[in-house]
Amino acid sequence: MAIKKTSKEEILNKAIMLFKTQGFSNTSMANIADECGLIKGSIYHHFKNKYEIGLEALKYISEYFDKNIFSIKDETLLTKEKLEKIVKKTDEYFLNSTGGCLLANLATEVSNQNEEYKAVIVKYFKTWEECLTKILQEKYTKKEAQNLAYEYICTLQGSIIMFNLTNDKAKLLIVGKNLLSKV
Amino acid sequence: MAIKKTSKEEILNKAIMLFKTQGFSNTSMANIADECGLIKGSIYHHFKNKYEIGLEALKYISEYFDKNIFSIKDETLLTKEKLEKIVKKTDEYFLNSTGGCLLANLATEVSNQNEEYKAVIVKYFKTWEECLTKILQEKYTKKEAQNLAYEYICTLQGSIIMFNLTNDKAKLLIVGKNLLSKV
Amino acid sequence: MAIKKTSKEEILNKAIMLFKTQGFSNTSMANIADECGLIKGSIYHHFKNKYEIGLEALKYISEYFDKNIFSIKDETLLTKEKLEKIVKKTDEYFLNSTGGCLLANLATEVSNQNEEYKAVIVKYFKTWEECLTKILQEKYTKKEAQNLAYEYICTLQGSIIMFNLTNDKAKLLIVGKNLLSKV
Amino acid sequence: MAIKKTSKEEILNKAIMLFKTQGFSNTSMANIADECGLIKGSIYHHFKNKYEIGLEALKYISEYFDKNIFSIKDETLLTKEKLEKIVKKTDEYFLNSTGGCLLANLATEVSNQNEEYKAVIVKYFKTWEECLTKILQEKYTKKEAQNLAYEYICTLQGSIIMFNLTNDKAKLLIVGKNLLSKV
DNA sequence: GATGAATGAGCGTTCATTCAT
DNA sequence: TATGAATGAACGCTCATTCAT
Repeated sequence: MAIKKTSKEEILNKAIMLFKTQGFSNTSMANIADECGLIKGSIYHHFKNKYEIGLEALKYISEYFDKNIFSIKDETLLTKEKLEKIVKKTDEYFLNSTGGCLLANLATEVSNQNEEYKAVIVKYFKTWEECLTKILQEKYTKKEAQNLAYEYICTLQGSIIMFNLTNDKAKLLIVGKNLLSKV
Repeated sequence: MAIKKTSKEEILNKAIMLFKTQGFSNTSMANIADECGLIKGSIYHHFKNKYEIGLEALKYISEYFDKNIFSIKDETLLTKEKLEKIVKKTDEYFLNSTGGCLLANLATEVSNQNEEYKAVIVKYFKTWEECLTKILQEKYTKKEAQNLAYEYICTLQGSIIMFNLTNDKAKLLIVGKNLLSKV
Repeated sequence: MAIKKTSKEEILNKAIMLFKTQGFSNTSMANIADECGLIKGSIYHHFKNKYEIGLEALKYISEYFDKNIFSIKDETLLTKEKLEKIVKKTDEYFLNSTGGCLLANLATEVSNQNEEYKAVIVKYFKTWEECLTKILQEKYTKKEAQNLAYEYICTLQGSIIMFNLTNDKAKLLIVGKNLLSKV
Repeated sequence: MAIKKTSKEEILNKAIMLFKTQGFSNTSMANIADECGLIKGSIYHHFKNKYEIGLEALKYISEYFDKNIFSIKDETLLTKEKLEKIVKKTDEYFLNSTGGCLLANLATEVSNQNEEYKAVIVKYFKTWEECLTKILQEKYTKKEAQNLAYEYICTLQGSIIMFNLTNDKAKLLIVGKNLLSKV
């Protein structure tokens, strides 16, 4: 069981890497199979089709953020500590992830044409915003907290695009520092 | 059978629209031709290949910003007036442009694999930053001006992604208002 | 009149050169037009279609041999002198003609599928054989003369193929020398 | 729908037949596939591209001659016996091979533009010449042997072109008989 | 005559997907 | 599960050809 699950997860991780660096449409089943040391037909033992790989990739990342980052909001820590922890983990994730944020990428590449993808992406950003809002509400009004949260996410997403072009890590880290300076 | 004249710019605009809403790789020559009322082979009368359409699309938008928006920095207006004019024109552009910012989209979709595309995109964002920096320097130190300019662009780009998902115009406009509140 | 005729002949000569160096199927109307400094549509003012260019090319060369080489058989010269003149002109033609003998090339490339082309080619070789036979009959029996003529043509054609591969002029010239040594 | 196993050699043989009778450029992947009862995309399971089919076709024939004909030079037979055996097998090959000699055909059709093809073709003819030279040296000086070998190959190649036009088997066989009469 | 824009068919190639082994 | 052979559709692109200007 454990082995099989790892196998599927391995394919998913390779696919995610390719989707982020080459784009979703620009990544073929053969590309994914190559990366996994398989032939393309074999991928279909793990996933129904390419569409499903894309969907599971989005969910996989979304769940990663839920479990490892957004959940921090419920830990028993000081406001600043929670925010620091979240910012640190978020920065780590995007600094080590060539090709940017898959959910943002697919938001522009395919979500216009696909409601199921779009739903996962919209929920991901909403959950993110709610997570930060909840913490910031400890120091700000709800409205203020929402605005700060939303602004942070937007700025970070824009910065990720720039990071992808320039590879300037310091500039990416500023976004989190700015948020932390507000609590 | 009926022969009708199609201008190069016409094709380019249709292509840009498709690239933004469907992604570059996901848009076929047949898609572009359909949109223009041509068959796909006819496109090659105007462009050498798909790659060139992509490149000219990026340059076309980049030049639009150069001529119509970034040039405002050199007009003889008050600091605030220049910034207002720029913000207004920028907001107008992105509010009426389904699918977001093509240069940001291609930055993630294909620029990893293509230096010529990447160069145009990098230059576009750099020129944008320099434009805003020049104006903000009238009220801030160079360093401060650069930071404000860069932050604005990042936040706007992130907001464009969100706008594309939610269609909430008000939230997009906030980014410009925030910038204006600083002069 | 004279100018127009030259124009058509010019296209034909460029086409022949391309057919010989690139093959007939591998040469496009655009290739021919490029070589003539025209756009491809313009070729159709001179020739009905590509097929006709091929046919006229074959006829053009065939007529060149008729007028300039095969006609020598009827001149009032000694046997050896006639043969020397023919060999000299034949060698000159093929030494200065990259890509070999168009009629032989098309014999293998397209004549299996095209009776009209094939007819011109068959007639060309037959006329050539008859020309040499007529001269050689002055010294040999008809049967012997025919054999010598046929063998010379075959050997020369094979040598042209080799010349095209090795560019060794001396080896090409041997074929004619051998023939001349027999009278 | 029905899946049937097609061997690589099967495809190669069909391709060779088409290349010889229609020319290389004039033979499409769809032609080859049709002949094999496949659709054109399926060919790519066996060959990387059309270029590779051409190359492997040339090598396949070249190796056939190496193994079955040129190797006879090393058998322990009388000079005349070896030559007879070679001539017999060579004649058999070309009598039953519509469309002539693929290596000679591609020598004129594409080798001007392709060094890799050209190398295989040049080597084929060189090996052939060396094979005959080795045997003829048993009765002639090296120089004489080379000349006889080269002349035989050229004459045979020219005769193959003529055979393709006239289908006169007797005339093709004369070339070998002439060679044999010299030992 | 030449041009430029168009066409429909076909090119070589790759796509996602299927399925017997 | 993995493989290898296949499929039909689509890809980007080029073909020979037409025709209004």
